[in-house]
Order: sequence, then C-alpha cells, then structure tokens
Amino acid sequence: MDDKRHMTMKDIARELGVSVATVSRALSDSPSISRERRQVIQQYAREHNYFPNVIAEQLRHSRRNPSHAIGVIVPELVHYYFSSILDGIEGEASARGYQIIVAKSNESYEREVQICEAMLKNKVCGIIVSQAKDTEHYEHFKHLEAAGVPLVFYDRICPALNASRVVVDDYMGTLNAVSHLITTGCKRIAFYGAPMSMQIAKNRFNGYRDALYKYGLALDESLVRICDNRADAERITPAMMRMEQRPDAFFAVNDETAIGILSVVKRLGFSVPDEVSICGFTNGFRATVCDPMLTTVEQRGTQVGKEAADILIGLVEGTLPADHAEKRIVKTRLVVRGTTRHP
Amino acid sequence: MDDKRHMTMKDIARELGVSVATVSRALSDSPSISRERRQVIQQYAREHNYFPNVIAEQLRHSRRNPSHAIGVIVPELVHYYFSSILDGIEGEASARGYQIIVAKSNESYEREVQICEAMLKNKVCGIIVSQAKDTEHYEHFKHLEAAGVPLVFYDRICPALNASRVVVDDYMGTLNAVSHLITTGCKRIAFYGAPMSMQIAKNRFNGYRDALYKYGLALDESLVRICDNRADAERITPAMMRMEQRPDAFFAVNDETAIGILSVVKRLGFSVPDEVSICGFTNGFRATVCDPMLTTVEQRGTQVGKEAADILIGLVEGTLPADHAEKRIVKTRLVVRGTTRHP
DNA sequence: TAAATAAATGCAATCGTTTGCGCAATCCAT
DNA sequence: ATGGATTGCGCAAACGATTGCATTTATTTA
Repeated sequence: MDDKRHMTMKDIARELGVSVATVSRALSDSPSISRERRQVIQQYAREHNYFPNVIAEQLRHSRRNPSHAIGVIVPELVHYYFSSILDGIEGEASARGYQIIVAKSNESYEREVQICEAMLKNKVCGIIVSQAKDTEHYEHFKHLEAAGVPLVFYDRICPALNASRVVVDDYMGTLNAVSHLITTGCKRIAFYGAPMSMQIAKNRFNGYRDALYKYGLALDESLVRICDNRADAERITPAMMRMEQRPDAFFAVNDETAIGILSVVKRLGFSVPDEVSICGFTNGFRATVCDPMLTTVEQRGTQVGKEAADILIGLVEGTLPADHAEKRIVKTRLVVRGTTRHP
Repeated sequence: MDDKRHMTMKDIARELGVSVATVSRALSDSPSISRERRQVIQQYAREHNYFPNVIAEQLRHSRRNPSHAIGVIVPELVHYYFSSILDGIEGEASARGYQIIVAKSNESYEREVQICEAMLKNKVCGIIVSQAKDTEHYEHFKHLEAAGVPLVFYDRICPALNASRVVVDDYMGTLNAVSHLITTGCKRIAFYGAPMSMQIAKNRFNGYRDALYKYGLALDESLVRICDNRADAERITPAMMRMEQRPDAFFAVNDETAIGILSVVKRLGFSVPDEVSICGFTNGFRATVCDPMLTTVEQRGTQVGKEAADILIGLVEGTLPADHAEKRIVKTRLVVRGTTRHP
C-alpha cells in the first residue's frame, strides 16, 4: 500500500495468509476464531495502526444501522444563544460518539429546505433544528420523518408537527422576572416583546400578564410594545419615557433590546436602577458589559443543546420509542445584577 | 422497497427492465445510452425522487476522490471571534457544496488528538484548525498530512509545521491603533498583552513598540503587562492608575480585557476618554454595549473563516498545489468609538 | 453476401466490511 | 472403527454505485 492509502483488512489478510473474513472476525473478537490467531491479527492491526473504513462500514450497515452524524441547523451562528446551544449539542454528541454537521439557515425557508435535503443525502442519523423565521410549509420536515430521520426542535418550534422539542420555560422565567420588578417596588412595567406570531413571544407575554395579575397590577396596553432589537428599542423608548405616566421599569424579550433601553434611559438622564429598572432575557455576553450590569433571565442555551442531543440520540438508539414526541422544558434562572433594585 | 428505505438504482433497473449499469449511465447522461432510454430513466428517477447514496458513491471513489466534508476544530464555541470564523467557513463551504463537521477542543491537547483521529476515520477531505493552548506535540497533525488530509490553520498557528494558514494582521492592526492613541494626544500608553509564547502576542507587542518608536515615544516597561482577560484586568488596573505617572491610555489584546479596564477606570472616577483612552481588539458584541462604546480593532473573523475555507477547498480540489503552504493575512480595521478621543 | 463498423446494453469486478453457510479437521463417545 | 459434535476457517454474497470490457444487434461498406 502506498502512503496515501490507508491499510485495509485485505492488506492484513494478505500479509498474514488468512482470509479477509477471518480478519474481520478476529478484530471483532469473535470466539469462532482461535484465541492465538485472534491475538496475532489484533496485534498486527494494532502495530500497523489499522482502523476500519467508516464509509465501508456504513454502507454495509446502511440497511439496519444509522450513521453517527447529527445534523444541526441554526438560524444564525454569530449569536450568543445559538452558540451556547451548539456548545451543548457538541458536548453531548462528542461524549456519546457522534459528530455534528452544522449548517446555517440564515432565517431563510429556501435555505432550510436545501439543508434538509443535503443532510438527508449525507445520511445524518437525525436533525436538531430551530425553524427559520419565514418557514410556513413543513413538507421538508415531513419528508425527513417519512425517511426515518428523527427531528428535534429547539427555540423555534414547528407548530404543525408533533415532534420532539426542547424549549426554555419562557412563561415562568418572565413571571419570575416581572415579579422581581414588582417586589422591588416597580409599578408601571413596560413590556417589549417579539411579534406574537412566535410562540415564545406569547409565552413571555403571558408570564408578564400573570405576574401583574398576581400582584393586583392592571395591564396597561400602552406599556406593551413589539420590539426585539436594539435599534427599535432606541427609537421607541424616548417616547415611552416622555409619557405622562412614564414606566418605572422595562422587561425586554432579550438582552440586546434591554441594552438599547438602558442606553436611552441613561442618556435621558434617568438613574438606573433608582428611577428606572430594566430586566432582559438571555444572560449573554452583553449582560456583564453594560453599566450597570444587566439583571436578566438566564436562558441556559447549553442545557437546551444538551437535552436536544440527548433526545435525538435516544431516538436514534432506540432508548426512546421512535414514534414518541419527547418534550422537555429547561428551567430558567433569574440573575439579579445592577439594573434592578435589591429587595 | 419499504417506506423506511430509500430507492436505489437497483429498484429503478428492476422496474424498467434494464441493468443497473444502464441506469447509472443514463443518470449521468452518458451518450452511450440511447436518447429515449436515457429520458425514460431520468424521468422515472425524477418522479420517484431518486437520489444517489452518497455513502456508496464515496466508497466507490475513495481511491481517487475526497469527500465533501470539512472538519473544523475550534478551541471554544461560545466566543465571538470563533463564532465569526465558523460563520465564515460555513458560508464559503456551503456555497461550494461542502459540509462542515464541527468539534470543540476545549483548549485540550488530548481532545485535539482524539478529534483529529475521529475526523480522519470519518474521512473528512481536510481540516481547518486553531491549535489548543496546551498543544506542544504535533504528531497528530503530521499524521493527517501524511494521510493526505490537508490542514489549514487559523488564529493559533502550529509553528513546527509549514502548513497553510490565515492570520489577521496583528502587527499593523496594533500599530494603527496605538498610532491613533498617540495622535489623539496620549503619551503614556499601557499595553495589556497575552503571554509571549503565543505568536499573536508577539506581533501585537511589536506593533505597539513600533508605533511608540515611530512617534518618538519611549517604551516604558512598567506600562507593559501580561493580561488577557477581564478578571485580571480588574485586578491589576487599580495599581496602574495609582502609579506616580499614571497611563493616559490603554491598549488591550482583546475587548474583554478592555472592558475590564474601562470598568475599573470609571469606578476610580476618571473620565473616558477625556482623562483616559482605551482601545481593544476584536470588535465583538461587547464593543457596542459598554458605555462609552469601545474603540477597537476589528478582527474580521468571518473573513478569516472564508479565506481558510477557500484555501482548504483549493487544496482539496487541486486548484492549489497540494504541497504548497498558502499563507494569507487578513487586514484589520480600526473602529473608532467613544473610548478614544477624536483627532 | 460477407465482413467490418458503429451503437446500445449487459456482465462482472471494484471500493472495504460483514456475515450466513458450508467444508474440513479434530474430538469424544459408543 | 464409526458416527455425531465441535472447532476453526474460507467462500461468496451482500451494501449501492461506477466502469472497463464483452456482447448483442443494427448499420454500413466492399
């Protein structure tokens, strides 16, 4: 064998004067090969650092056994939450002997479909996916399921499919956060949320609403806005602060938006948290960089990724019944820092 | 064929009463098959949405053709710069029909070796890697090269190997940044760098030294410190500011460190940038979150990733000679914000 | 009309592994 | 000694695709 090509069972067989079948069995330590021969072959293989060709193994087993490659689709890569999730998936996957193939949908439906096709072709054993924002048809996902490729959703869930999923406890996370604002003395709490077409937006809003209700505060529609990024936050917040009865606290759907609010509020000369409290959602890099540091709900992306990988591998290996839709909820945790008052 | 299994050429051949060879040739549009038969077969394949089994294709071609999977090793996943690089690699790879298999070394040599082995087994066509911090032996990389798997380094380069690489222009980036500090009136500029064992640390220091020299400023050793993270920065900066001749500017090896300096300096009551200027390196999320926003050197991770993927694919596809070590330098860009004065 | 040429297809080996089955050789009990 | 286990190994067919070569049939040419 030339240097470029790797040693195969055939090479071992030729060298040792046995058949390929014998080599195969010896290497899998089959008792149908005599102990001595087994050891000779195993040692030879070890010394010449032979390792099996995964491609060939796969082809042979393609009928029965799935591959060990997990497809992961993320809407974005340069994004704290998605990075954390990727990190969680990678950790669980590598610990259990799986590879991850990563693709970015860029929030595009077409790209998502392409990626699914490519992954199907490349025989991933399953896919972990957060749906793109503009996805409204689900045939590509159904195809995958029909082809026997299990799916696990995270973050953005496909509503039309009863598939396995991991979500964070948006409702309780928000409810606790808003409760914290109330118990530290805030009375007029603004809510900046994502468009209500997204499930997480609804859940967070419900948490907000129920926290107000729990403490007997009225829900003021003028304090509720659709706003989920910094630019928008900087645009709409000045008007909020000029209202006759200005808010004394803000709850934002993510840290980025919270930072936008913070910068405007500070610029307008209000003191944070004495005059205005702010709470975000994510607990990413940003939270400890701003001044004062941001009180926020920790989203635990790594845990989400880990659970998603755990479910997928369970489905693949048959620990979980294939037709079962496993649904897990990751608990959040309120991290109190400088943008809210202490009780 | 049952629903779980995908259709193969054999299925088409049986159904249409031809041989598998004919199907293969017809699908590759070979002129040795009559036009009509070709069309019949192609249409049948299309209608039953047949697609080739990549595993089998690969096995068949393993002698000549490489796979289309690129291995990517990152030290960390939850990290702005590495996310950007991943993003760049993903973009270039997917545009050119390649998949990426991502693994995290966690800055561990052992893990790095494991990953390389796993990737070799899984027949990636090449690997893009930033070496782990504690890697000091390079056999695993040499093995890969010997096995014909091209390597492209980014960020942390393997000094013992004359391999292809993409680095950012640390020297010029730092030189320009420090020049900016000087031309905006700073005279005593502190330098917080990474340990000099790392090449990037040396390059950045040289940039700092040469900028001082260019403007006729003396290099004061007491202003040079090994410090590359926030915690350390917060620990050592107070003493710096209590020096008899305190610094009037800081250049930090990364944004995180710069943020640490900023928070201390502000806490001690100095005004930024009027009394103290600060400049970072990265231009990540943090840079626009702190107050005032951080002047920093943009590292252009996405571009680094893109170039790395471009080199690797060139090597794989033979556009670049296999034995050639392609070395590219990505230009940086100084982003002036609020932590430095304007000229 | 026979032979040479061209066109269309099939056979079978190949990639590297796995595995059901069969064949020899050895063993033990009758 | 004879027959039935037992042991140890090889043959060959898969997995799904590609491809050099042989084969068949149709067409042309002398």
